[in-house]
Amino acid sequence: MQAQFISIGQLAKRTGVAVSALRFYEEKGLLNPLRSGGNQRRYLRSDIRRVSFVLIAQKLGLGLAEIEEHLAQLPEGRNPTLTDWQKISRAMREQIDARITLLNRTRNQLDQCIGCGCLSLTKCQLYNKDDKLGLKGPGPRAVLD
Amino acid sequence: MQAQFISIGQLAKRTGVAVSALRFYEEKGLLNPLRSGGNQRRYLRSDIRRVSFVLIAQKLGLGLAEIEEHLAQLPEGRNPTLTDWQKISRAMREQIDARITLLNRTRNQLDQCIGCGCLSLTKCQLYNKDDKLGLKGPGPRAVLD
DNA sequence: GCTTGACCTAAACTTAGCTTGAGGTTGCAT
DNA sequence: ATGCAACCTCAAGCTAAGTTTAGGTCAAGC
Repeated sequence: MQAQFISIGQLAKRTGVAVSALRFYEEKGLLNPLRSGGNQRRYLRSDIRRVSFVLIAQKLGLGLAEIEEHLAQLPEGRNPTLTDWQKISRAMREQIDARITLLNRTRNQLDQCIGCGCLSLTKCQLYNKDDKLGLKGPGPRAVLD
Repeated sequence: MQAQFISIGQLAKRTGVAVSALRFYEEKGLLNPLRSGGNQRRYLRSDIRRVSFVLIAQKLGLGLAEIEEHLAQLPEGRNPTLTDWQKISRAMREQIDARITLLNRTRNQLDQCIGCGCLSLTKCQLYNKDDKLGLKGPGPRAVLD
């Protein structure tokens, strides 16, 4: 039978995420490994799935802070069940749906602007400030906030 | 008749972009104002449109470097015509279309994963590395590149 | 002629998501 | 028991897209 815990190097190999990134995720609260006698990190096998989830969520445009909120819904300590994962995936689906909708809307407005060639702050719908895309992370914060 | 040139403060007011950001855009090559006798920036009225374009492109998720490439296609010196703007808008539309397509694909794959609850690196389609989203800017560079 | 607001440069600070480096420890195989 | 890879911490550095601060100049009204 396989060992119950895996090292950081093994987790890195299984997920394709750099060791330094895994430590960084821990700092951000996304992972909570145990420690060996010699102070080395010991991960649960289910943490592979946890990291995988992070990768997917990032692909969908979520920031680590948002991802952490999702992960926080998983049971502390015990291995998450299939149902646990399905619940959290569904919640995420809604976020990504909203994001796609906004992107589509913006694109359609661009289409209109191509027609009129306006690009004018006073006329063009594109400049509606409240209609911000859910682009998190670095960006024109002063403009979007 | 209106003055031919506008100051940085006026450009800021017209576009809603902070003065500091306008200077920053210039550093990045997005704007090339002339200078007054007293070394103050003097913008063309058409620069309002130029900045507007930057705002839209950012909404669509493009980074400043990408935006600069688009803007570089505009005629140097003379005021861009409606046709100029339409050409560049159309090019951008393609980028955004591609982005939406990828987002949709990723979401559909997430749907499958909700069904199977797998989230497994070995089985799940979601982990196809080449299928990266066009999320530019800061992010997991080592993973995406 | 003087004050005030808009403008100038240069450099430092911010957040997100990491990587890199320095210097030290652990754990496994020979 | 020794050697070496893998691990540890802490600090500094990187990019994007700006903002903030400090110290100085310009232009206009009174």
